[in-house]
Amino acid sequence: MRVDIQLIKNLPMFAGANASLIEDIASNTSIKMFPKGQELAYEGMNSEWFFIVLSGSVRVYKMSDTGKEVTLFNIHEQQSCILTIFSILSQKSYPAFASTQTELTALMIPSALFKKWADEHSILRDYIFQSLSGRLTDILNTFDQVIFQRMDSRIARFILENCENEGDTMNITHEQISHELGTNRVVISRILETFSADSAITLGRGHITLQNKAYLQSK
Amino acid sequence: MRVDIQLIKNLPMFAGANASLIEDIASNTSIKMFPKGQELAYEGMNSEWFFIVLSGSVRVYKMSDTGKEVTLFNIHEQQSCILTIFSILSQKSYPAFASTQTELTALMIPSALFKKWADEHSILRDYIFQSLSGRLTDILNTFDQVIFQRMDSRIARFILENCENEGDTMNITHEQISHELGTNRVVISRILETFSADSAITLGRGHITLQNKAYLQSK
DNA sequence: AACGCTATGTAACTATGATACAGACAGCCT
DNA sequence: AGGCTGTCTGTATCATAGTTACATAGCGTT
Repeated sequence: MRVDIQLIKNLPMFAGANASLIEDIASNTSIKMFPKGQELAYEGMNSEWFFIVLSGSVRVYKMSDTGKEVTLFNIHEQQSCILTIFSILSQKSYPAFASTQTELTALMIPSALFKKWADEHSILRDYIFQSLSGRLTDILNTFDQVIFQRMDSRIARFILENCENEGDTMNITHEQISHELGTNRVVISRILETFSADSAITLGRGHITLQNKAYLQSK
Repeated sequence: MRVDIQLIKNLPMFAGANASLIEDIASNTSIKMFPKGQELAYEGMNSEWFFIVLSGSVRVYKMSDTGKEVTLFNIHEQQSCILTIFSILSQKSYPAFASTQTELTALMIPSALFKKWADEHSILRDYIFQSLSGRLTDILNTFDQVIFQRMDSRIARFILENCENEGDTMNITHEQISHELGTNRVVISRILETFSADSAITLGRGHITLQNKAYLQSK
């Protein structure tokens, strides 16, 4: 049940923590694994746990009552969730949905303890502000994209974020892309079709291969 | 140059502050007035000042390079700006635009001092988290609206937020509404026209009068 | 009344969203 | 192999929203 001290020390959030805090953390937290596709949080939920991702990633998204989704941001290794922090520190319910994108390992901290530590240790608060700031930037960037960019540019950008070089392939369905970008699957298929017709990508069931990087960059 | 102690004490942000902090604030801040329509912040700016609105209001919005705008949130009396706080505490540039919506009076605090006080006084940090949380909720709500709601519902809601009762009139142009909601002026005119055709509102140059509240609520 | 500025109306076209359904592919079973 | 099943993709059609351009109307000033 006791978590390895070295693991705690290596987390950026606790990098500057003193020995007694590290000790405290090690003896009051646990490590938990979740399968891929597991829902970790839903809109309106009370956050009982604060978590830091050790391996894998989490997708945080908004969803309408009709099932339409948009990704707000992703949480990667060593990161935690801005919305969970808010939810815990201001005692409000969680304002979105969160699911594992891969199998996930996470350090779990009971929220009451996390709140206590955040109150007592400025090191933690500093880190929280830094982290919050990064996530808020993500949200605002998403906002920018959604409101100001054309769908073809957004899709082009999305492909480029996932395929470094020409010839690289990403494994994803049109429907998954539509959930990332907050639109309809048909819209994605339609635009990918035009990219494909221009030989910028090749399409296959469940995967996309980048062929012409410059073409997508110019979108 | 010295700010009235009672004024400081009455601000929610400093409600729990001890006498020495209040004294410190009073002798190191100033009150400034801005005309209506004054730009207070722009994207990429470094925030030299933290401010708390004493009277009037500020609109915080995103703007694309083509001039399209969307309001993120408004700052009212006794409130401050979440983005400015982030900008100061995490030493990043301001990520949006902010302009006065009315003539404005604000308490101005040099950002270095604000950062120092926030570091030293947990009372301030508590308030900041509460306040941040509220603003983040605003941003996420805006996000929800923009992505999931039809434009006619959003316009209907906007009118209802500004006109309490049937017969009430709001003074605003179609273009201003389009900037609030992040769309095109023509789209607003088109939908207002249909509302007007259904006798839910009456239109005039620069103003809208609510006629049928139930109609708009059903949108 | 004439002018100029701003607000609003209208039209035509493109982009995006929604729904429905058809066809194609992969994995699996027999 | 052949056929079954669930998922993914393609296509069509229609509704809503965004863009551009230009016309008209209101209102204050001279």
